[in-house]
Amino acid sequence: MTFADLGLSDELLRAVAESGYTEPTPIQAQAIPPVLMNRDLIGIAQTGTGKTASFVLPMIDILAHGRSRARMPRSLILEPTRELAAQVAENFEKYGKYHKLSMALLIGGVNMSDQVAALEKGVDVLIATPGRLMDLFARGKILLSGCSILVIDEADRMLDMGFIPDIEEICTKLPPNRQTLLFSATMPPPIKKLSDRFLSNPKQIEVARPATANASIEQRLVETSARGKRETLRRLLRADDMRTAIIFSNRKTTVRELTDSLRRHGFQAGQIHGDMEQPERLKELDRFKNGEINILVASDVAARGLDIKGVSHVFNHDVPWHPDDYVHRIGRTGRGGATGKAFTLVTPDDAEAIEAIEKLTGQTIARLAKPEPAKAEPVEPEPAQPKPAEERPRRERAPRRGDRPPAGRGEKAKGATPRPEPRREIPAEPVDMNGWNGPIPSFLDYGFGTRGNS
DNA sequence: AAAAAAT
Repeated sequence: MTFADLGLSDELLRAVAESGYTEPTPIQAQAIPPVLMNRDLIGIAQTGTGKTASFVLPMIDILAHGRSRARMPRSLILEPTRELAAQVAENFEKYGKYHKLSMALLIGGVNMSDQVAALEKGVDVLIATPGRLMDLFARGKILLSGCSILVIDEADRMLDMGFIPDIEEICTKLPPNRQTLLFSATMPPPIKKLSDRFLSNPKQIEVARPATANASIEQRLVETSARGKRETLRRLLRADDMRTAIIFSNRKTTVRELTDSLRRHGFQAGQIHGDMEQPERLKELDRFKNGEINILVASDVAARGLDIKGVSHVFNHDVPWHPDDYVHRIGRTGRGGATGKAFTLVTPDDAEAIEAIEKLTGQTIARLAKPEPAKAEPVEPEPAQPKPAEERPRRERAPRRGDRPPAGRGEKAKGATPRPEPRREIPAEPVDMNGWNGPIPSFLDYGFGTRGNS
């Protein structure tokens, strides 16, 4: 099976070949022919399966003929997050290099005037997040009556985010004889209802959920304490095979604090979360993609769909609230047949959440057990550091968002690792690594993060 | 419980 067998045009085949792809993925092989024949489609698949190209490629060929008119886009793609929308736009640019299709990216957080100007000129492909699309529609900047193709991507995520009413409203503004493609990793009842209402005689295709079936991701749970998390994480980050990592955390504040902490420890870390300005979000993502930084600390805004090559590791600083998110998060590694490692820091409080994850994926995740510490202090033995003249009182509780680090002090002053600390901006890394400072071959016999509530 | 998305 080659791309040429799917009925795509020569120009498109050339662009695909130049992108380095030779063989369609299962979803591409199944989806492209019916989409080219203008059929409605339900694709049960996640990103990482080549899903995006499965609609981008045939859309380019379908739209190759015909012309757009002002404010009347010829096709519309809905995405749940701004980054995903931007990523789809990149795909159109990559594969559409031999076509002269016009495109507009309508996302929030950026200036509207460029988007309005593009719409005025007329676009073939509109890629949007629902909020900004509705906004521009309400301002009379868009007419959807000429829109002959609609793609609803990541429908289940849209559902989670409360976008379904918006999607329904948008659907009613498109011509009824349009072609509709709906992609979703799962098919909960509201999504089924949506597709029954807005798709006609859809061809349904399904590909295996990559993360559950993906044997190329090596998963481990790492037992630690709430206080030991950062130190545990730093040790994992220093493994020999660690190249590029995304670290997920459940809270935006934690993302910020953790990024600062890692930077203080000399790591090249950036961050992405929903409280950042959009230009900053895209800039950080770029810095990560081009290798300026090799660690990206992220909220779940980056959990789904982001396709970044060569992410060797995913770390869950926190166990995600929802088990689905675990699958999505670890799916940022092991992409395109590469191998990846996914480490999840677990504390005793996480037992239930882990159980839910294991139930969902149907697999037990190996634990890196926390052995009984022979000696209470696993790392950075106290005598190694000259004792400061006066010692700060140790905090009893874990750090919270309200905590302010004393000026000029490192993260350790915040109470993450309560111990006497050396006076310097960037605290030294532990010298004694308990013999563990490399790849993680056996996952069996090391102990760390044992400080604290054990 | 969190995060995401329009301002």
